[in-house]
Amino acid sequence: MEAYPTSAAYTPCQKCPLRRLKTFREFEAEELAFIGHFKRGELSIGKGETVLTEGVDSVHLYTVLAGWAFRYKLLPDGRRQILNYAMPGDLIGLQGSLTGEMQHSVEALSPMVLCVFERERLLDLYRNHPGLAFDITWIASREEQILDENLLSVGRRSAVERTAYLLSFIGSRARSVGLNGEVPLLIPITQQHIADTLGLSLVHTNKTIRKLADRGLITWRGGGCQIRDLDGLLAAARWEGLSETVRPLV
Amino acid sequence: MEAYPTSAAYTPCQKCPLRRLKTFREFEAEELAFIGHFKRGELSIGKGETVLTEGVDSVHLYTVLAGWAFRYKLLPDGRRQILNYAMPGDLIGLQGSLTGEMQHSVEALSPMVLCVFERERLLDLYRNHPGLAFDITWIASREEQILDENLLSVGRRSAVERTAYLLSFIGSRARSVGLNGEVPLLIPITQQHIADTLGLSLVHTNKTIRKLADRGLITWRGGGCQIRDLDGLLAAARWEGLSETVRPLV
DNA sequence: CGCACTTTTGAGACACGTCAAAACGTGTGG
DNA sequence: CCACACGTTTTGACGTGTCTCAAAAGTGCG
Repeated sequence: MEAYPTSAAYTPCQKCPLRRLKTFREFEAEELAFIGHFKRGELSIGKGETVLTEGVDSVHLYTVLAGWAFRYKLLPDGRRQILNYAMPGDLIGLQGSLTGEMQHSVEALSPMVLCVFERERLLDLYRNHPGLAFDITWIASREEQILDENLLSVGRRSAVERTAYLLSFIGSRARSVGLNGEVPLLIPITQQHIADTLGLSLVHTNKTIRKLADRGLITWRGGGCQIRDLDGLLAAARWEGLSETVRPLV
Repeated sequence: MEAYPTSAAYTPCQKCPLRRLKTFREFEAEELAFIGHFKRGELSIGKGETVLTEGVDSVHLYTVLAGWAFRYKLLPDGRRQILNYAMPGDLIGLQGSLTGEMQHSVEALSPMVLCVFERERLLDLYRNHPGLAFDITWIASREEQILDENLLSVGRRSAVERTAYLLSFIGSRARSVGLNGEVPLLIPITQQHIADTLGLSLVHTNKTIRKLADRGLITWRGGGCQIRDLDGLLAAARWEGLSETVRPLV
């Protein structure tokens, strides 16, 4: 089991290890101070636990400090659609903070540590730090772009293309936040998660994954997936890959 | 042909007919003045014309004053995925204003009139009007919610459910912005648009639409679709319908 | 009045779904 | 340290929803 920070070891924003990554833009001291003030604490949760629940009016929003999660929606009869994944540096629960009650749920894929923010203070942020407010909008807009691409995938790509797209997408994102501890990185998801992300059945997902594995693009092993040939996956997905943009970390 | 405002008849924000709708929140005089200042002009374009193009770095963003449009992405081989529709009161091109170049294209479904804003001034808005800045984020977040639901549809609903969902969704939105000129409202799309929104083939879309029409839920006539039984559609979609929230109009 | 775009229909193919059961892994408790 | 139990992955057989191809019938516009 990988060692995750615990809530005992509180991480001050100024010393947040994520900020050292080159994907994240430099923040001014004043901005950092404000965010430090905005942060109410840390929350550790276990694999499989629920972070946010659809229909509930959440008072908090979170930034992932460590671990993986996924956002999803359910149909009344239980069919599940996974909308996106969250990993270190990602903001969770913004929708609820704006609109009121959550329109989706979030569940941990691994043990996680979350920075906790209070919805109430979001207004302060908008009033006193236009730059950060702009960042929040930027983040919402990025999520939208991701969803656009997902929709394109599920709507118009074949099963092989979809799967290649999803795995290369997640792999690229993970790489950008330095999740290279084990090389190659192990993505902690089951084939059922992939099926529910791509709108496929579990059985067909399994057969599709096998094709990719036979081509040497990935390896599936207990507890998740490893990417062996990112360029091969990108080609199989007909996708040009993630653009390298510097982004904000709130 | 319906009468659309022309660019000759410039609409001052204070007298914008859309603001009279109860869906939109009341704006303060000062906010209205700022938006009036933010607005650079109006643009009229014809049916089938392109508003924004993927890959291009647009200097403007727009609010729809009249007419319909759709957002879409293309795969290299031409497969198209429609992501969402835009109608009066909707903001277009925010993504490009934040991230840089557009990640999707927008095309008019009917003649349109657009309010034109300059990207540059968006920063002023964030600096001087936190309330409006919050509104912009709110709008981005709403778009995200719509995409979530679309993804759920395309990924997990059957062809009949998907189609019922899409039509009831568009119909509800249109109703909320008072598009009742012709009762019942004519939604100006082709079956190809529906197919490309739902990830279905044209032929199968046609057969699915026929089923809904045979059940008396909708009527298809030259130039678009009319909704005859919204509740019936909602039930067929297994969808609880659009929540009635007051929203901002920028 | 004719061209171009839509909608409709039919037939046949296949990608993907469902059902069912076996094989595999892994953490737990005895 | 073994053995059971549960979650996950794999396999096979078979059904079907949706796709593709192709062509006809409408519809609207210049």
